[in-house]
Amino acid sequence: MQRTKIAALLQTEPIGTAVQVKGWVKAFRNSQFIALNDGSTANNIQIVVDSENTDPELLKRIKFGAAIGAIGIVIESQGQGQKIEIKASDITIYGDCNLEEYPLQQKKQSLEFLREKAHLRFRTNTFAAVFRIRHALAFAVHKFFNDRGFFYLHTPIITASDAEGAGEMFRVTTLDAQKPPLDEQGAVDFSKDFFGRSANLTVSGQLEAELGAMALGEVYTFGPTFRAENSNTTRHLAEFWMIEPEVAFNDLNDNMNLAEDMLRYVIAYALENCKDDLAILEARLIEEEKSKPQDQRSELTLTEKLRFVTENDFERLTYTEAVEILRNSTPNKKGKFQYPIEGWGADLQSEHERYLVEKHFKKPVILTDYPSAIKSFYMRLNDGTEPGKETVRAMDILFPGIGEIVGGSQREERYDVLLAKMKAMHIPEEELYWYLDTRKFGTCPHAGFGLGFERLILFVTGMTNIRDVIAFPRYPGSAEF
RNA sequence: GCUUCAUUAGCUCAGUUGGUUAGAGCAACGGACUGUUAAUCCGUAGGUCCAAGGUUCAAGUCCUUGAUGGAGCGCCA
Repeated sequence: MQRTKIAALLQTEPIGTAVQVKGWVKAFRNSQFIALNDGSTANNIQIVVDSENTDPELLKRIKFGAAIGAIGIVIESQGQGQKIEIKASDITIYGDCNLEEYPLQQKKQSLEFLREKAHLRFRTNTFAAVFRIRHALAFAVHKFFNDRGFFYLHTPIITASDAEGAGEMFRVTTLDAQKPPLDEQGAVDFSKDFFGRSANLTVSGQLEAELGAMALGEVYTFGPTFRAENSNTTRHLAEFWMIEPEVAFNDLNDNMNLAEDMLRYVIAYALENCKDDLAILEARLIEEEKSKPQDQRSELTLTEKLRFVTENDFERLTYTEAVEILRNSTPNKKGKFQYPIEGWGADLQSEHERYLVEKHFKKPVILTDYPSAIKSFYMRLNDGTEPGKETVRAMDILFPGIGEIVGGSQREERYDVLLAKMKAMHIPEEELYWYLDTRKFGTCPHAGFGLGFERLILFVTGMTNIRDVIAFPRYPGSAEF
């Protein structure tokens, strides 16, 4: 008999038909009722066992965590709490679960504990929900871009360029770590390395995506990204997934519209397609909030928060306007900021971003036109700014509880301006000749952004630590599993 | 990397001013139970108090160093 997945069973409710289901035991109550889950949905199917006519030795093996199969007739449930159940005629044990050793328990366990058991945490309701939502969001991202005529471009994971300035990189090498070949100066001779030069894991696919956009028009990347920063926070990983669209002929405004549309689309997709999983996470959050003092509880539930984002425009303002708001803000005047707003030019700290998003506007915020000095070399210089107050066509999207979820810009398409900027910022232009070539041959205005996929998942799931929304997180001191 | 808090049973945590034999709830294990919903009820067992060193007549409790974990900050997505 063909196995029926529980998701399909609960949807079609084929009362009266014989089915076979396979999954893992979530609970076995009263030596009679098995709650079975196969991962296809957050919901369980109830298997009713005729315990009087079942081998007691087999009954003993039906334990929390065990993998079993059941064959039986689907009937209308005679109890409360579920519409249908399966009256079992046959039970098969595929894998026993020794509860004296099994770390998971049939009760709430802390996220910190489960983080140390990442190989098993998929089996909890919370993590199964998170990873089903992660899938749905990834699918929605591809669907969003595909439906708009974008091409998915696979940019390299190994890059030879160390000139991008996007952070510390992981070296990729086949040289002997004990006795690497040395050059005349006694330095490691990377010309003897696998690629004939030093190589690293990518920190961004943007520069390569720009090359693709200059012919394909609209491209996006979606792949793993690596940063060897010693970052120890709830929103940084050494290995994370990033989505980077790049669009020819788009300006900063088009870029903001694209990012906002995309975020709203994928969140709406999750609201529509992940109701059961979101319900689990929402209930979890409500439970968690109960232990917090009244003033720290959020005003909105998880789904209300998501719906709010899909239904309201993001607030758009310039860096300069933001600095004015912050300068005149109550916390700044009362000296509550650890980093007081002195004047124009400094980068905003987390506390400032949080004030704007969570207190002042209470919605996602897009900040644009940052000082040139604090942003990357490839961002387009604004025309007509005062000397010393140059700004670039950058945009950062800030989300409540997460901070920067998107960072992007209109790119500097003018060869001379770009070259001058690279020289000023000590970017080796010889190494990036291929990037400069796009500005030499048929250059055009274009724009793009990077979306941190795990940060998006954080927002949608209401989880608060980024290590809980990727299956096997990599961060300083940790690469288990 | 910096700041800060923590580490006691499988899990979550209590442990008073340093003082006799370190506790609870849940989980586990044994039993009961034919309509349960984190089932319930009765019973049993379970400890390198993170590690090393120190102070003291006496350390789970105080001090030093380290490890691990959480939160915040920096770097950013």
